[in-house]
Amino acid sequence: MQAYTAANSLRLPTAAAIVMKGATAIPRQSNAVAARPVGVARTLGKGEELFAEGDAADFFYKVVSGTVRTYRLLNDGRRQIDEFQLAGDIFGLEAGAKHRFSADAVDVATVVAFRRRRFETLAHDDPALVDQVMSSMMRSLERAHDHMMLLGRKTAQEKVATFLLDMARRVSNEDRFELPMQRTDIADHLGLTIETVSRTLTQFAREGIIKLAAASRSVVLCDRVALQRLNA
Amino acid sequence: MQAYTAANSLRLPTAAAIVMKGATAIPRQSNAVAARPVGVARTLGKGEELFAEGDAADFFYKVVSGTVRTYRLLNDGRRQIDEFQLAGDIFGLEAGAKHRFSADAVDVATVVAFRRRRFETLAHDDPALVDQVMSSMMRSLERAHDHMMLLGRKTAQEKVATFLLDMARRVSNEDRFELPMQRTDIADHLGLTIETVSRTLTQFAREGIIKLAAASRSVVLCDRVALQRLNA
DNA sequence: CGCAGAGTTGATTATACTCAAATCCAGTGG
DNA sequence: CCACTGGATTTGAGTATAATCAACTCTGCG
Repeated sequence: MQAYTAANSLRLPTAAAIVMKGATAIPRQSNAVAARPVGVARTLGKGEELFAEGDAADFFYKVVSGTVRTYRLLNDGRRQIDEFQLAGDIFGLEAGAKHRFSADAVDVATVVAFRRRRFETLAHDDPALVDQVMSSMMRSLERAHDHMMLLGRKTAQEKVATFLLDMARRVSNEDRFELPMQRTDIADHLGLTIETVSRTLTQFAREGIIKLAAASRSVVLCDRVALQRLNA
Repeated sequence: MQAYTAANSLRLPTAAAIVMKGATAIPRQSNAVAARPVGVARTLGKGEELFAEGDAADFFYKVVSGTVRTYRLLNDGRRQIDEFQLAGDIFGLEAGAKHRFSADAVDVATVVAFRRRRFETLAHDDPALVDQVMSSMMRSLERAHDHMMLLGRKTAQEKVATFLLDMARRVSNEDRFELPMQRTDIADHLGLTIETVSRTLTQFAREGIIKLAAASRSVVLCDRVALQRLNA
């Protein structure tokens, strides 16, 4: 709802077009948004909600910095985190009028809101762009399919291995990186409990596959081959 | 590959536009395809493959009759069925040049193949249509998110209950219906084993929540409230 | 009738969960 | 600088859910 008022103050004539172009041509670390200040950036505090399931979906978002989690809840509080949205990622586009999931900040994060427009209009303004929007959509679908495979058929070890490789690729593409989220979030993303995530990580560390720093948020991948093998 | 040669013989100038319109306006049981014979219908035998992961994605498909399963495999054979495609469902649209999953017929099924076109062209021909394509895409994404919740956080009972309600709605919207697929398929869709699926169904039957016919493929939902409660 | 594939049922086990406690760490304030 | 606090994480012990292994039954069909 705060998200809402903030978003309502935006005026963005071709915002969607710009963000989409940036997103498709240069998937991450795109500076299209920074180069053309088309929307008001909003900074979220740790855990602050951007929108909730059921809110009107008049806006969609692009992460500028930090990490946002998109998730669903069951009525008894069980949570499934669909995706972690990192810098450059676009999320919150909906088929209907309402958001189908909630979104909040894993830690301090900055996002830009874009007014949702009819794609019809978009298509008229820039037909080539529509291809890009579709591609973005379909990549998201692909990731969803990957994740269904993980959730439905992989073991705890395989889930964690896949997760580590994926995060390494997304946050830095190096062997050493910082996990932006805590164990609870990882657990709710992988369909595990926090204890199982912790145990699996410690086990990997004992086996020399990874190194965990004292703070436990920084990870070094020592044996990508072993992880890849578990990645199945 | 057989799918491939068959598909190559098609000539469909505005096929995509037509199927898409039908799909969005009348999601299922649409007769848009029947009304305008734009593509060659292909009938698949039980278990026959339409395309496999990695095949060129020059075509996408719409189910005319029967059921098609779309799935992925891990290298050791574990399978995750993403979706069961029923009459009227569209599947096989990809972001890239290749199919990201395999598709084969659960039982005898008929599909129509449509040549993939650049959405740019589509947008030029019929801008309003683009909205519909996007909507179709996003609904698919929504279902994927629902299913991630199911796979990651629901118990076996909840999974089966959700599945039964969903299938009832999709195949007939009545309390009595036939499951088009066998236990193995249900298991691979819900992230369970065949034994657990069987046991859960028997348990529901013992509790009077459902009735199973001798053939075990026909189901009667006796207590939707109980199922809905498990649906969480 | 016999066969094969599908489905069910039973016994046992393993993986991951639950409950519980200990430890670690960052931040705070004396 | 150091003790204290609360949240996050790890570790441990025991358990439960669903998996595994195996046998048996049912159904449809030649």
